[in-house]
Amino acid sequence: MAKITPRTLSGFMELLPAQQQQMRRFMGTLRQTYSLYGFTPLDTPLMESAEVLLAKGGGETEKQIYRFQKGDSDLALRFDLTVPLAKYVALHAGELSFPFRRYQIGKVYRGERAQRGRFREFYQADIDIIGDGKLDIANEAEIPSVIYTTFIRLGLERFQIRVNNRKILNGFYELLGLQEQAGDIMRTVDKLEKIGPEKVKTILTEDVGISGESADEILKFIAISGSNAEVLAALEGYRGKNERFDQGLDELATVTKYLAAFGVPETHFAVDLTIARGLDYYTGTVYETVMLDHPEIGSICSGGRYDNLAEYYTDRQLPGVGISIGVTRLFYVLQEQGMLNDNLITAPCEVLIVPMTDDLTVAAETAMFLRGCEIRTQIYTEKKKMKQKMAYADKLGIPWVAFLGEDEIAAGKITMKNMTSGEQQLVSQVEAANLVLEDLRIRNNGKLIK
RNA sequence: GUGGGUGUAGCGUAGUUGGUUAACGCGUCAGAUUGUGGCUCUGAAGACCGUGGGUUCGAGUCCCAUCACUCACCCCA
Repeated sequence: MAKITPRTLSGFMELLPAQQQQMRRFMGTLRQTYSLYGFTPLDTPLMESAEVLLAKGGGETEKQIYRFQKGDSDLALRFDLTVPLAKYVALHAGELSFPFRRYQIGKVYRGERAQRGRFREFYQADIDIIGDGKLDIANEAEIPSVIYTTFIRLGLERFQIRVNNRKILNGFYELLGLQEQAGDIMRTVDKLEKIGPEKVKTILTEDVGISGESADEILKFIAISGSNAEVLAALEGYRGKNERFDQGLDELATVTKYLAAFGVPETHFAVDLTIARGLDYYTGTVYETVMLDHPEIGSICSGGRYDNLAEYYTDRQLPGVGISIGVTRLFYVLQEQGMLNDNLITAPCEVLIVPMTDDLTVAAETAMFLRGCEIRTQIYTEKKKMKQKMAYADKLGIPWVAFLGEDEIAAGKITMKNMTSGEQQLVSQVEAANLVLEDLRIRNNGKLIK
């Protein structure tokens, strides 16, 4: 019979068991850190009515969203976790307590061409804080702290959180009389690091169509750099000319002011006037995080402040601030760069019980005893040769093998073999459990990332 | 969506100006070692060379088409 070639669609990541273990640990760290900051877990459907997901209409979302019919239903797969959150909050606003702090880790779908580090199906790990009517600026200052703590806990060290404020940008472009072209300008300026100032100027003057003078003003503005204090001081020079700009500057100063108290060292934080992430809905502070050694893969975490999250669903004013970590992208890059710690336990269990008798009663009882001690255990039930059973434990990286042959059963004991050292000893069930637990304490102490 | 590149065992690769049995490494399986894995050695299996057509005495190699993958742009996690 002709077989269908098994294949996985481009842009969809599939992991082998050992990698999946690392991914699970990865996400566990995210959950723990997010909840440490008082965010509550949320899950929403992968699929929603197309009308709901496309409420905003137009733009890239419409082009890239997976949309299909089932019967009379017009359905779509979620494109991000923010729009479903908006729907959720609008729908349940009456039952939620504000400020509403939620985290969500889930898959999202984008029908675009896949590329290195760019997927069609990928996990995002979002946090958002939604206010009812108003939301204090302090929330925007706490976000970099969450990002910092999360990455540090993952084991990453060489990263930088970059922050900007859309009001500063919009105010500045208003000053130049370029509010109409603000979107195009920001998108171009965002490429500064990648293509350099000359090309930026070329695009601004030739494609966007602004004057050389204005372009020079813009280049001069975005060239402002240095320590946070220096950048803020330079920005003060523009104060008093545009109300929106001044407001943005105040906000940026406030966010920067709280950094130290929130434990974010200045080495990992930079005010950067070129970033403008997520042009669609951000209205104030914007964040972007890059890995310093791998700038080519772009942002691995970005977000910002939006003034009205759910305007397409409700009249209620729901401002918020949030970020999204591109989990799949981050994991992919770490794996590709060999930065994941391979020494961590990725085995499916701690003990493989190898019975050497036909009757499995003692093996089953022993497995249940170990499981009762919170030791992950499986029994090798297949009637294979001894070496194949051992090879199984070896390949999966299972650290302990428990032999149960006639001699052991007669003595009421187990032969425990440590697969790392090769040593083995005849012990009781309780002693066996203690051996494994003690070993586990030592081995499990590593970091996720090298 | 626009423009490049690449398709050879499960994976990674080699394959000369077209020339006769398509090579190598890793992995897999078996044996050396029938209550003991890794290391070593010996051996084996595994490829309609992406697919279809064309040029030629002869195509993995050249041409066309097609599909798949991939990179860049757009946009973005």
